[in-house]
Amino acid sequence: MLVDERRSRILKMTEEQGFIALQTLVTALGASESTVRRDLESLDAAGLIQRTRGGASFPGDARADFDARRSLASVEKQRIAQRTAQLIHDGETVLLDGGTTTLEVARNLTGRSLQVVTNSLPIAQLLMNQPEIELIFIGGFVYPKTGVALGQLAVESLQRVHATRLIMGTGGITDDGLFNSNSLLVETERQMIASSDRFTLVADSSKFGQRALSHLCELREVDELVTDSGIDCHWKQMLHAADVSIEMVETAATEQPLAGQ
Amino acid sequence: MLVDERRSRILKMTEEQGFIALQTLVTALGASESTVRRDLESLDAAGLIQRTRGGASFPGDARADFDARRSLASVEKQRIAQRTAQLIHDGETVLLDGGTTTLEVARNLTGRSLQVVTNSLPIAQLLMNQPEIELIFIGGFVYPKTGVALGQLAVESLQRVHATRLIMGTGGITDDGLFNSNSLLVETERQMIASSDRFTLVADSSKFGQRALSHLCELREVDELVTDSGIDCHWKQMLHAADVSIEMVETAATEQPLAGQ
DNA sequence: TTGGTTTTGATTCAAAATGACTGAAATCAG
DNA sequence: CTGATTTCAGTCATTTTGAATCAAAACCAA
Repeated sequence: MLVDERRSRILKMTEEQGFIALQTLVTALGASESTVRRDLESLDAAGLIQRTRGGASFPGDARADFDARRSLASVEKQRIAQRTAQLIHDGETVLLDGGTTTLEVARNLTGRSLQVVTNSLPIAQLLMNQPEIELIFIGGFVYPKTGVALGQLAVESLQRVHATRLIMGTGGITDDGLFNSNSLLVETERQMIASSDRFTLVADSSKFGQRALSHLCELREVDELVTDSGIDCHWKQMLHAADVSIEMVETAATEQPLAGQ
Repeated sequence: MLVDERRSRILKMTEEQGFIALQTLVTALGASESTVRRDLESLDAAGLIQRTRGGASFPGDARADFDARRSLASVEKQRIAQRTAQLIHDGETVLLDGGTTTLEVARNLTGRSLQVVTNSLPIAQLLMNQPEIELIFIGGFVYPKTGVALGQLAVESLQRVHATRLIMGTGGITDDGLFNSNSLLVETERQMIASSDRFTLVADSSKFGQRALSHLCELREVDELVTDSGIDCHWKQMLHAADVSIEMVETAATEQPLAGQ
């Protein structure tokens, strides 16, 4: 059997069943375990499936979203979130996109006096009972995996609001700009950028060089980036050229040797 | 069974039932006690559940009063909610207003194949990961105590949707019609009525004769009422005159003497 | 054919997950 | 209050899974 045929069959089976065990694939395809592993590795790198222990899942499946939810925010993410929260002034109107990093930012906004606009159910849930925060939710079709509202209704709602600052994460950053995995999401995020004065991007260093399905925007649309110090020199130059101001937090790697803290 | 699937199932069961015993999970999942403990530990660390002695329950502030309110949901409310859920056909587009009774209705819709439109964060949270339910959230200013979206943005969003059925609670019912305590809420609810084909009101018998701050609508705008048998004869006549069809569930009072159940 | 590359499958070792067991702590019954 | 029971955290051996390595097979071009 040819490589491409085998891989497309894996893809098809994963899409149909949402989740598939490695051993099942070995039997179904008649290939060795090593080969199937390599196929999964390749498909995962291409972003077409999501590898999990013991098999693979389809990115759109409900059972798969679990990984994303489970993943504890890394130390970098938390640091980035803290710094980002510090950049926000009391009284601002902040537009918060969905995502794990922005959720961390929201955690750091509790007790602050702000107006928050968001399309993320988890963030709304978190901030809904904060007495000092006036919360406006952007409605729309709720994407099951992440709990963010998308689509036409979301875009139209966003057209009616205006924020002084947008906090957004991203799937990947390359020379060509920002990327995200979902085209519906990208459409909504474009309107977010249009509805805000200042665009603050939050992205840990692992996002650089990553490319995802849909192109979101050019790099120069970003006003400000909060990232960790693991970022490569090449990207610093590129960001500088695109007129993006950089806020950098120490990575765990550079700080751990310093103290017991 | 694989790790993610197991944890995902734990999460689902906890979400649906509010609280779940460790032993129940051991039996349901066919895993060892140690494994389930580790799963609970991991999920707790991620903030997705809250461990308690003997099992796990929902995390978060909002969830907590959620559960508290749920436990307060009287037997009547639960019966009314069950019956209301039975009235809804698969494939319908249901508009669900906020409130404790409608939240109970939402609990009874899990696993159904429906399109649900709501402006209530607790309901959205509950239904967001139901694979068979397509969820549309109506955005707006989020009212802190109850987590419902209100105001101009909500009204405009509602103008853009259309539902075959509206499920709504109320603060009080008198000869003059329906009432609610919040005028922003009433404004939004009026648009809900306008955007739906059929108006199903859910209200236990204690609501009759109660009058609240803001007048919502006339009685004859209601198509269908689900209530308990504690309702007075006077009101039955009035509802009949207003052309409201009545679905009645047995109250605890009339049923308790029957059996040990 | 020959020499080189790519793909595949088997093997090996490390990491992770699991289940059974232990003693400690919390809870309950009397 | 005391003893019994339940629940829990930690340890350890076993099993499963995954990454790396290496040799064989298939493929390709000359």
